[in-house]
Amino acid sequence: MLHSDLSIIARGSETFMSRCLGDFGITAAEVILLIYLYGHDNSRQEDLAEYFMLDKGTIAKTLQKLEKKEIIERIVNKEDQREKVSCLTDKGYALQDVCTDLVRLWHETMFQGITAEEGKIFERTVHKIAANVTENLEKWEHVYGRANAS
Amino acid sequence: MLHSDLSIIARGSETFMSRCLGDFGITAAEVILLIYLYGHDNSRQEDLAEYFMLDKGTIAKTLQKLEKKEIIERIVNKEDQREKVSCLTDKGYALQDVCTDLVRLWHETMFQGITAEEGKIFERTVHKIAANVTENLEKWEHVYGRANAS
DNA sequence: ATAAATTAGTTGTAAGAACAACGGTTGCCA
DNA sequence: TGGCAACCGTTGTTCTTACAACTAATTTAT
Repeated sequence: MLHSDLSIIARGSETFMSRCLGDFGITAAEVILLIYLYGHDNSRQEDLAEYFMLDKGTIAKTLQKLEKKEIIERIVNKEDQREKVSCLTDKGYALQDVCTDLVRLWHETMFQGITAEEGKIFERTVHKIAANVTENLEKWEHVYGRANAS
Repeated sequence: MLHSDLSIIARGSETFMSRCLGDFGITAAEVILLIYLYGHDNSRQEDLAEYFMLDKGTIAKTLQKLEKKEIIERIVNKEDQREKVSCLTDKGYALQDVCTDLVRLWHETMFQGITAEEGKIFERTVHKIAANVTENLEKWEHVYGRANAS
């Protein structure tokens, strides 16, 4: 069944990260943001939330944990004091090799016995579907709002 | 990025179900088990856990909630008193049309602008990847066990 | 220029899930 | 037959997340 397969893959990724990271003092949710920051240092929380389609509260809490562990710093933007940007510390950069290695290992795990061609098509389709889901999220919000108003 | 796309789809499905089901008194996690039971009434909890690759404790708690709502009954197997099978009640069957409709709607949402051919290939690849993940879960457990033992 | 609306981030609450320790059954086997 | 291992389900804890209500800062409109 499609739903359970997708769910198994998504949860499997979390379990994989969680088990492999046990010794490094960071969790699965944290490492996902961390890896993004390696390519997009100084991101705003709102932008992180939009990229991952995660609730902004969820982003806030995960970044707080990374800050407490001194893996990132969060700095208020002087030009717009509503904003905070997250910056990697030396301790954060020290984890980069471990994190990218884990991502590589996870991809190898997923794509065992799958041709490069098949993988390419898969990634493209996944991206299209994620876009469909993202667009429609707003429609469900409207449904939800109406149900609440009545 | 592949990881975030898969995560967006999986979480999107949960959000979709949750928002649409608000009025029916059942939650996203519950409806997934419910739909499976329509095709596999009288399932053992262990079998549900294996099918969905969910922790048996998670299955136990979700079934308890469905039982409390009188959507299923859980009956101890007289031949093996360790086992409980979950059976749909009339109230459970009354929700079948709503549930299957929601699944259809979700599939339509995901596959907008995606050809039948592309969808078939996608589902096949997702299934292969889920199988890869499932197989490798055991390996990570061993890694985990060794790390703990040392 | 001030009031209203929008935007960014925070926090409390609740659902979903993994993990680990536990208790009762059953099966095995010595 | 008696003990031990394997199996099935339960429960407490923790992590991840969505949602909603909130504060503070900025922008827009009158």
